Amino acid sequence: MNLKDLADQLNLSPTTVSRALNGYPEVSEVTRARVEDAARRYNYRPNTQAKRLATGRAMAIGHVIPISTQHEIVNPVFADFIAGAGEVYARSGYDLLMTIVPDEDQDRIYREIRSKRNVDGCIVHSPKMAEPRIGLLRELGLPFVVHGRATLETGPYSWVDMNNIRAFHRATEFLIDLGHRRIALINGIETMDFAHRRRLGFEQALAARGVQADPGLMASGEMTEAQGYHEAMAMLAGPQRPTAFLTSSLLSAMGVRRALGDLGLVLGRDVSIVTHDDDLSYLRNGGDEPIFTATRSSVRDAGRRCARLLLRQIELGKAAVPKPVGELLEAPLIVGASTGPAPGV
Amino acid sequence: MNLKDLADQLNLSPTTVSRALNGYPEVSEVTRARVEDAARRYNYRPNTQAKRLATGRAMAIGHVIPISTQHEIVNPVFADFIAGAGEVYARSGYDLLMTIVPDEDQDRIYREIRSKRNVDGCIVHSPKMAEPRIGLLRELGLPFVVHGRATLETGPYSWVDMNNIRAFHRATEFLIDLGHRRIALINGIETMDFAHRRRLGFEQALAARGVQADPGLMASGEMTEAQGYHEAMAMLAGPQRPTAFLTSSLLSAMGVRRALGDLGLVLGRDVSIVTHDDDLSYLRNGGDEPIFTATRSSVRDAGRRCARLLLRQIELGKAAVPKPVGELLEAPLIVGASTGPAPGV
DNA sequence: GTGAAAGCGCTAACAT
DNA sequence: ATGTTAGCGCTTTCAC
Repeated sequence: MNLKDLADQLNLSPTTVSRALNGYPEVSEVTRARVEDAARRYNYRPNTQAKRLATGRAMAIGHVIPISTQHEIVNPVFADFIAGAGEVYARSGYDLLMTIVPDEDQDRIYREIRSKRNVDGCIVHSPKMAEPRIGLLRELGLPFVVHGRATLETGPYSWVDMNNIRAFHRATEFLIDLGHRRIALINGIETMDFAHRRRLGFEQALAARGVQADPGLMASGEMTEAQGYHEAMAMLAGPQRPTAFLTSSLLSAMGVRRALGDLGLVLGRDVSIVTHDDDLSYLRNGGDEPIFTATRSSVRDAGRRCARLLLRQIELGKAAVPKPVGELLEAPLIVGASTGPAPGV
Repeated sequence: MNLKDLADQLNLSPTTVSRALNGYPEVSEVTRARVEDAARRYNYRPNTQAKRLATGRAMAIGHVIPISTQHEIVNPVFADFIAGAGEVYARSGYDLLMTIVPDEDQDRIYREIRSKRNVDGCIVHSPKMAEPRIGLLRELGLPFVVHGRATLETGPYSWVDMNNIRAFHRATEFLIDLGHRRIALINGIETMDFAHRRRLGFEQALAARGVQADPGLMASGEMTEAQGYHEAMAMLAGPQRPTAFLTSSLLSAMGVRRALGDLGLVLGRDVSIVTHDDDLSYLRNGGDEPIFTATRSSVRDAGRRCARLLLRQIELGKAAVPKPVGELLEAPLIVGASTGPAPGV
């Protein structure tokens, strides 16, 4: 059943039917009702491709997921983010087009996407502090929203980001309030913007409370269980061992916990762990076991917001050049059984 | 630059240019070379939408990801699977179209996808033992490949699956060989086909070696850290505690490990853990720390195979009705530091 | 308020 | 081997 068939059934022209279905004002309400009714009865769905060709709009958003060839890791955050974004797209009639590319091919892929014209805009994932994709997309004239920020980028661009500085500032303060002075930071790779900001928040909080930062207690790496384990083992080996760990990821935190086990240390008594991690959504949010401090479904929310922002930008784009907007989200601070006062306090 | 422009530049008809670019045999090699050269120079890219409309092929594959509304979990396996599939699509010029839907809306979504005609086929994720989507897709005439199987489905269909029965059979045998007799199974939800099969493998191995299966040592649930922890705590509470755990997921295994810590039991000495988990890809495959038995990048491989199978089916579909095919993949057995002989052996 | 006609950029059947 | 013509199914002027 296509537009013409439907029009024939109704003894109307395809034009009128199209107008009725797309909410144009010049159709009489009675015809509109008739058309809508018939469309429903015949289960009519407009052919997406035809619509796209005619309007010149792809009605699709691209998500280009970089896949590092060095460490075969698909960032688990993507799943939740995309779930949120997908929700919004679905409601607005957009498709989500996903492309998985090796890190080094990104440039080529974006250009290709652009010239094939099969997306109206895209989301930039995992920005680095210096992010070449922003300049590229600007040059290509493809609307985009960055999930995160790129500190070293000078031009304007739209983004949605978690307030990483504040989250780590608060988490650090929380530990300081419990009497901890030797606090270790197990961070992500610090060329990534989020990791850079997390470190800033950590350092600022220490400085604000007059606690001396110890470079030996700051590690930056790949946010795996193994990383957490190794860094914790190393840091806990010396005489000046940390009394608390602040980690960037749930996996790292689990690694730290394993290290504690191996060393016969008790979590929450000898050593505390606080983690800011969007991955917590993998654990059942049963509420029965708040082991970690974490930002729960915040990633999904970020996905929704990114999507909304981008769609608004695209819709507006037809009329005026939209001006870039940023949205800063706060991470909830959830405190659980993994923390306690510093030993001797 | 579109086809017509390019043709004008070359003093050829759009038809010839199209034929040259699409590898039709009737073009002379010299014209083809001229055309290809010009296309490259002008950076010509065919408009995807137009091509799709003209050919009636969407050049896209749909992935419908069910998102359970009850437990807010996005199965982390999807990320890796999709990375594999995406790789194949990219090479073949297909797009990957992702839709995230609440479990209960699936029916509607598939019908919509079908009538909007924006995918040529789709992948069915996470099949249950009784899987209604298979019948639906068959009825809709939309080509599909199932990642996994649906035991209770009687009709033919194409699938790619991990050999879950064998994986768990071998893992169980491995533990029996180490002298373990009281082996606990921490499984996924057993209406899911993979979980059902894993249990089968476990039970078959016990039976084959004359070990009595204990219903008290079999748990089925959501594969979270909390599940592993709770089930392990419960099972280890009694006097007849298990000496080994076989878990379906890395998270569950981590939960079990935490329980051991809380109870002062030593991993690999008092209790062994073996886990079959595709999630291990989240951990850096540094090789320095084989804590678990696992199927590593196997999920990504499954993604690739599913995609290839589906594309083949679609290409063939034009000519003949393709007959369903199944592919059974073996999971590697990786053994690490988390296992040891049964106490007293 | 409705319809006829042209066109979006490509492919494919039918010439030549 | 190349060109002509007619669509694919929709939107969008423009005319009534």
